[in-house]
Amino acid sequence: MARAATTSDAFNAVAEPRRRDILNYLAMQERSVSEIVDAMETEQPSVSKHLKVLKDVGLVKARREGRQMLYRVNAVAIRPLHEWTSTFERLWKHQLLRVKERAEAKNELQ
Amino acid sequence: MARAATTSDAFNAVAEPRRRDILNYLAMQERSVSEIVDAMETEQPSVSKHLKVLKDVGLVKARREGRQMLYRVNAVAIRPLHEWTSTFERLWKHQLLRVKERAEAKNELQ
DNA sequence: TTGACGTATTCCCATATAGGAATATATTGA
DNA sequence: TCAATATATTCCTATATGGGAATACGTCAA
Repeated sequence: MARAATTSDAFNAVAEPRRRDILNYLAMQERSVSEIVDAMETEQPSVSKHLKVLKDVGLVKARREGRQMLYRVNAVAIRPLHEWTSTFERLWKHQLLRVKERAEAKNELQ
Repeated sequence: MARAATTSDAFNAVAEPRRRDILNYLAMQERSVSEIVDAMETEQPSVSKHLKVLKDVGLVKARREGRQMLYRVNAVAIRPLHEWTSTFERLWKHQLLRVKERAEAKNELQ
């Protein structure tokens, strides 16, 4: 078996750095493909392919306006990722607290 | 160019569902490889390979105890994912609010 | 030292990219 | 209808899987 398709879910889709770049850019506001191409350092076909992956997993929505296609983030699709990472929040806070405690204990010895 | 290596960063590492399963399981407590194998429905070599990927990107730490290797989550490595998703939180809250408003407006018409 | 247990690694293969190049499709204005 | 603009798709290739099977490695008990 090979690796899961990039379109299998949002986790796979955002694994690609350029797709995260696109989402970051669209977080500001809706943009046309050519605006995205100008903002990224990527060829237009490549951007269109990334947009297709993002659209397939529901991370972006698109609408046509004349000759242009305007893409926007569908933020609720990012929520599952946020919630999954949140289940570890307690753990890293605990971890960071212990680091801090060790640092303070070390200071008191001086 | 092919897809980025699963070991290139935490985003790529957690794209694989089985690796998220392993992290979820380890969130409870430190576990040996055979405990993980029993908990998952996966062959031992497969689990070991997933653990290697997780270890390479720093998502887990391991220590030997006799013949066993005990793995635990390194939660701080998940934090960057949490922070990236957080940048979209404002957007999906706004989105959900509008959904709610539309539903209420619809109710008032009845 | 040897055998057994627990884990890691290697080899194999089917599969899915991501980017580059070329081309197709859709829409508009003249 | 035709040319120009904006985007999408197809074809190609090098590369990196994930799982199965087999095997190697590390540690302990006798």
